[in-house]
Amino acid sequence: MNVIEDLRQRGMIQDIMPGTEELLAKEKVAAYVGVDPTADSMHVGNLATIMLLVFLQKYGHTPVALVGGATGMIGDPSGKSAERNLLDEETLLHNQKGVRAQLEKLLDFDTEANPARLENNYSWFKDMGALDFLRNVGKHLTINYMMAKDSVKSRVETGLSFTEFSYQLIQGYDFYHLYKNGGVKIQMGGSDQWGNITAGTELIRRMDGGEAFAFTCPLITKADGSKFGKSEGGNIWLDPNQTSPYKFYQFWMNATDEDAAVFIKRFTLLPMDEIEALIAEHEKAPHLRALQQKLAEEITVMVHSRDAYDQAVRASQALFKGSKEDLMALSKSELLEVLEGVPTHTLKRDSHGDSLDMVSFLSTETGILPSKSEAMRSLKANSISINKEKVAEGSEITEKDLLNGEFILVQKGKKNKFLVILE
RNA sequence: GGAGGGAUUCCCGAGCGGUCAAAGGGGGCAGACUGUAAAUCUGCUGCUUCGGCUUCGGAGGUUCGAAUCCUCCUCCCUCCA
Repeated sequence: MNVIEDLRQRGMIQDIMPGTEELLAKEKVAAYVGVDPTADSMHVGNLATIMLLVFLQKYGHTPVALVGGATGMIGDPSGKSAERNLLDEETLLHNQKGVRAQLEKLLDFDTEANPARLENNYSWFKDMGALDFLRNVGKHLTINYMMAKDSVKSRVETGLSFTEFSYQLIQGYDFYHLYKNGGVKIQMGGSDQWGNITAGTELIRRMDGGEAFAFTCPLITKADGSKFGKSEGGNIWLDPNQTSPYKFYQFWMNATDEDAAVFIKRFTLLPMDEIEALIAEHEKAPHLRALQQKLAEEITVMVHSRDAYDQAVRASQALFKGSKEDLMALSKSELLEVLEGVPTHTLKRDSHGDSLDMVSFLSTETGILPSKSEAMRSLKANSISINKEKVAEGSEITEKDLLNGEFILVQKGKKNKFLVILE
């Protein structure tokens, strides 16, 4: 089986240029995807195209990640309805460092045969003058050609700056540069990048008479139409400091059946027959959630580590399955270890005798909920649990509620957990 | 430059000068049912010392009383030049 065949089975091929599959079957080649350094960490959304690199490497080809230091300064109009803000050089540099560290976990940069490579287009754009660019690059594509791109067409009505308009040229030149100097023959990306990518192959043809190839993967959509990669708290980041491994693990555990079946194909390296078997197993006994569990395991281990995964599982066991007694039985260090990654709030020990009314405890004293009204509402809705036991309106927090003399586990609904530490 | 129309709570959108913290929808949160799923049903969705308090683009004004009337300002849209 070749990469394309594999990717196709996983639903990861959207558009593909004729000849791409043949090329990949015939020889080992280098292919790249661009990563926008808009933050100092990638999020699960970025993971979709990074997986293309991962698969590529698995099949013996050379994956190249292009961090868009230069393109990040321009802003891609694709899929954007409004002009983007430009980032300054310092921020971009900082972001690139973060992204690089994460890529190193997903791709093998040290293997002998086909080590992954990281490029930064800032290195070839920073010294290029405007005149050079216009004469040597801009000359090769017509306005008519560029205007025909969807990303441009959709913005003509509402307005599009020259800067964003020229984005496809910049990105196209990236491909040309990598083709010419890095032996890269294929560009990949999300399907929204198709227009930019073909600008690149076109440029290579016109500037050099060369032939380059490309393919894209479908953008990830969830069954209910909501945006992939977000949860209540915002983006799901790969950086454990921004999204704890526990939360990361939970994100995947919470995938719907339908989504999990898609995700496991796209985000794990599990062979397809194994995946098919899992899906079948899951259909027979959906309540066991074998699919979500495997999905969460594979991705958490890959992005974080086996340890972080084990940790997340322990925390989830305690939080979802455990009883009050189980919690009470844990020592302080066990408790802290198990609840690693659960949002923490502190409570001042002094000044309120030995009991505290529930409303103040939830709002003003710990900040778990933003206002007393909100706390009141949640209590009325019967959604608050203290140490796994539902509490009613008007109840109080007392010494007896403390686990190990200093902790309280608060839950709002089924999924929102908070650890309160008494100081 | 001229003539009109508009700006409302997270979003869309309704709103006789009092009974409007403001219809309705969306979204969000929660409860029930389940499987930490989907679908469905239900409730909640400004703050509060529960007396009230602060909200309807901004600043003033009229009035016992304004989101609703008047004046000026800002921004947006349409039409004419």
